[in-house]
Amino acid sequence: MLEYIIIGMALNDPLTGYDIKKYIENGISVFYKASFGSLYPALKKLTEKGYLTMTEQQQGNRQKKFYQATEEGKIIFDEWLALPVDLNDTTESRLVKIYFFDNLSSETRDRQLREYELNNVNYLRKLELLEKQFDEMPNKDDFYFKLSTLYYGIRIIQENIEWCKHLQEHKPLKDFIGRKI
Amino acid sequence: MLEYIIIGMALNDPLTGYDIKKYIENGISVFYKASFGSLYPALKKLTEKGYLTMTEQQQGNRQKKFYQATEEGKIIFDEWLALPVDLNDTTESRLVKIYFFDNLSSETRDRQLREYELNNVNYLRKLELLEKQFDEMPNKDDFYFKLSTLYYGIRIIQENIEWCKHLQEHKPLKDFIGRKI
DNA sequence: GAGGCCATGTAAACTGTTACATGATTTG
DNA sequence: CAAATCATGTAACAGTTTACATGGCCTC
Repeated sequence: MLEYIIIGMALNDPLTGYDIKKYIENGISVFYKASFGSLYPALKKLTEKGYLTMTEQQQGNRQKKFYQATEEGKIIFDEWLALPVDLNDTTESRLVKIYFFDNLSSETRDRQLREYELNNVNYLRKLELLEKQFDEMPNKDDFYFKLSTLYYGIRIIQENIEWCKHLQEHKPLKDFIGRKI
Repeated sequence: MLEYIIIGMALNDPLTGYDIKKYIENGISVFYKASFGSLYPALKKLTEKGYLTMTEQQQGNRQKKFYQATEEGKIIFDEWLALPVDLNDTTESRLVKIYFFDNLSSETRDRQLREYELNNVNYLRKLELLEKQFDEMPNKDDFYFKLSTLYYGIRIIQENIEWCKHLQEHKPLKDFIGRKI
């Protein structure tokens, strides 16, 4: 995950590891946190693999390393981006991919969103089936909180579907929040 | 995380590793997946630490190992359960903890839910501030999808708050879903 | 000149996955 | 009797965090 995030951040301008950390913090810190301990080794690895170029630059008494995505880096980034958003991944890693959807062609993006919506609809059906099973049980109150996580899940999947529709129609984002009754 | 889940599952009846896997699948597979490769070593480790007891039993030609939480195991499980639900954790691991909330005393549970709600409210304020900043920028359409993740986040936090209120009032779970306009 | 930010990195530990390996029991 | 499920485990690898270590630059 982190490797793709790094390439995605260094797609255009050459950036230092420290810059990339900043970009991650300002852009996706809500759902993804990167530590230097994982960032710097990843930069080294990606450069060795040929997905990033590194150019050193002296600034005063300080040696900085600037990284930028190579053509190959862009290719594997695009491949990753075009891979379906997997409902088995955590909410957070799914959001990471959608964060980069501006980079996608509108055709691929629409395909992705349609597929994600469909997967959510199918998953919702599965959860609703589960709900029906539990609903028939007696002494439901003994596991009210256990059950509550299922209902939370259903609610979130419903939200996902609404969100997908919203994004496909390119509706104003403000309309997605604050529509409480 | 897995260690607490295991203890939480083996709180009452003695269970085999295989049983625990089943419990995890039937109860929390929606947001947590455990593999045997992590489960069995964890059982061994927890037994060594004294949080589980293991009793072997011959059944036909098969040697089964039954695990059950010790008093010490129950204590550290309760400690973990009483620790605040951390918004920095993934959605999924937060749900794991709430799944076990039936085990909590109603006082601790209410404290937990109140605190979680408050943290969500504060977090919502932070995100709304962020939203305001981005809203003032020109060419917002160039990062429509980047921004969409922020709006998704706000929406989910709003849902979290609704959910917390719902659970505190012990309202019927069915009322939490299907309240679309 | 002290404190905070800029900048790069390493080492140990932790947590987990995937694939492999083995064999018993049950059910169609 | 074959296939599915029950049952337990190991080994290699992957990805990450936390803590440590070092030093330059900037601003009050």
